[in-house]
Amino acid sequence: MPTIYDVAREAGVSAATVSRVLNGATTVDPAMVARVLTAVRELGYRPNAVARNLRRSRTTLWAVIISDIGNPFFTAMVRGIEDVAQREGYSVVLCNSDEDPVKEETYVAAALSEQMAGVIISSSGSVKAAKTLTGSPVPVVAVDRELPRAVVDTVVVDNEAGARTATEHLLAAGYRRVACITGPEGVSTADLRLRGYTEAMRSSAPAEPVIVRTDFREQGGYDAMASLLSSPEPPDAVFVANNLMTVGALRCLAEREVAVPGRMGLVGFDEIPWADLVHPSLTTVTQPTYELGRTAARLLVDRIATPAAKPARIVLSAELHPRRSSSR
Amino acid sequence: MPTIYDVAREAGVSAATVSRVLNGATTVDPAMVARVLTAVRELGYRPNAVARNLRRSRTTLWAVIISDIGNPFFTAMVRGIEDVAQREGYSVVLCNSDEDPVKEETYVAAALSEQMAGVIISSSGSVKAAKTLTGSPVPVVAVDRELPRAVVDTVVVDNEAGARTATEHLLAAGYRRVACITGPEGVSTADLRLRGYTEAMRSSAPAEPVIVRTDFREQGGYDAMASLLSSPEPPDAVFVANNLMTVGALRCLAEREVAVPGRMGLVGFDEIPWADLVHPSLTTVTQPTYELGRTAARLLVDRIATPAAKPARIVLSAELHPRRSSSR
DNA sequence: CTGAAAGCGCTAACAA
DNA sequence: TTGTTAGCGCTTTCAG
Repeated sequence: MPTIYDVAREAGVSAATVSRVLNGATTVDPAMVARVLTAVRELGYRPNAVARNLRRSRTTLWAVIISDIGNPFFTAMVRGIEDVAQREGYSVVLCNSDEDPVKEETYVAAALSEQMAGVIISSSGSVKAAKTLTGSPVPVVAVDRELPRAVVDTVVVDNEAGARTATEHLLAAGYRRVACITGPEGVSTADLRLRGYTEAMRSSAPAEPVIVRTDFREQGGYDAMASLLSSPEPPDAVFVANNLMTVGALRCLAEREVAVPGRMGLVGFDEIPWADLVHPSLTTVTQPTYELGRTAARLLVDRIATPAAKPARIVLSAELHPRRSSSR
Repeated sequence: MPTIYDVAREAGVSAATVSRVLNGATTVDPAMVARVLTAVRELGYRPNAVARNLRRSRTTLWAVIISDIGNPFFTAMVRGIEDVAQREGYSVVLCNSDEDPVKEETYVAAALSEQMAGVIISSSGSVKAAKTLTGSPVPVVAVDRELPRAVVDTVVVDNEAGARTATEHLLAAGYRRVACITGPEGVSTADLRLRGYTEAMRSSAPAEPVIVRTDFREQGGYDAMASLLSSPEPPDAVFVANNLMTVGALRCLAEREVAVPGRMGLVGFDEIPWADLVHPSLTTVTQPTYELGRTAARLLVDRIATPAAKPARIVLSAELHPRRSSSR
């Protein structure tokens, strides 16, 4: 691979001039610019970004740490991040922590080592990872999930309100024994959606809350629904706190031929791809997913520009989309 | 941020010794190892990977260039890649070209500039990007889609056979006017799946092939199906060459209340998440998606180890999963 | 087993 | 406007 010195020699100028040309300095003689560009083309020169990053002591990479790359919610969010990143000249390194705090810590360490320009994280709950981030000078934005015990730029949806609305919707439809399947303790979305459910139940429900905690995966939702069905007094409706678990729950009901919405009402949080094409179509609490990502990215851009600014906190709203699965 | 010299001073040793300790050299006095590790902890030292990469003139990053991060097929494949990468000590930089050759070229250029250790690419068809890659010393593996006009390590499924099987399946079920919706010209999966369809039609079909080309997106499938439906003699079945387009086609049929499989049979290539839960359940040609990624990653590991080896070509097989949408 | 010193490729003061 | 020079932080010979 040719270096900047090879180009300089070929063009008969100094390395500094080549650097200037390549970085768009306006203070270069047009004749030299032409010579340099010719040399670059002839040698097939490609600047070494590693060297540049070291010299400038900054990179143009963002680490985006999400907890499940297989979840369309996260990929949609990443698209929002990417679009902003690209426009601002950054590249996105996507890190999939797989809901594993240890993997999350590893990725955080790598992001710092690699001198990433910023980190956008949807925490899988590791306090250690959060501490490492806040203890470093790297700009951080929490998205979708709060960063545990940390005050950083944050963009989330109003999980509590969304969950409350979903639960009230089921109660209003005439369901009485409404249960909740939610995610792991310590993950803010799991906890807040559970809280929204509990509030709705406390204030107006004819039955006690029934709660099952599991992971945020499809299999988790399946298992949770199975255990609810085998309980002495099964619920007649379930609010499920994320998309993949909702699909798992639906699959469980389909296999056991439990009529939805007849014998069991179902509402899920998060949009589900082709929720309208599954049978029955799924009532969901939809988030502005792409917007979530875009907003987070913008906060990161701002944070990089003004590191000392007061951390922002943006709450977007979630919206109920009633479909068949909850209409008694 | 403390540097290796700060640690050296704190521990009363040289920077070289710190480096040795941190890189696991066995030729260091245990007493010094202890002093160094203490100093590292006290200062919260974190090695600067950019400097290390420059010095070693290599990185531990892989660029994985895919054409649609919103397509669950690709994310499943990426998981396979990631799992191998992580085990081998690499991190994955996911690049989403969005089926845009220009974006693809940009990412390829970035991967080379950043001195990535390797590239795994599912080409969106850019010959220029392919040329740039093969003209550089970076190890490259093509996955899912061939790299145009290039001989590199490749892992694909048998697209032609899969498409032929799918088409024959529709014909055997009694459909007669079978059409095909496929992707952009120049993308190997689009072209090969089309060829498989055409072969099946030529050899045994009672009607002429009908072909619609569009992009590989959901909307493309929707539009293609709409145009087929409005033609003078609409088909009675369609083979759709990828998952998202299949969903789009199904949505179009659902909106227009065309009975599937009664008035229209449907088979899609690629697995579709919860294909069994949509209505009607979708017949698909399923690929070993995760395996595809894992295999590609292994090829890359081998290629990095022995750059001069003869390029490998691995063809996995795709399998028909008959469900409701094709059963007349 | 340890340290001194060179240099990876680039950019940014500073001189000219 | 251009060139010279000094590092960015690390690893790796080469001496000792």
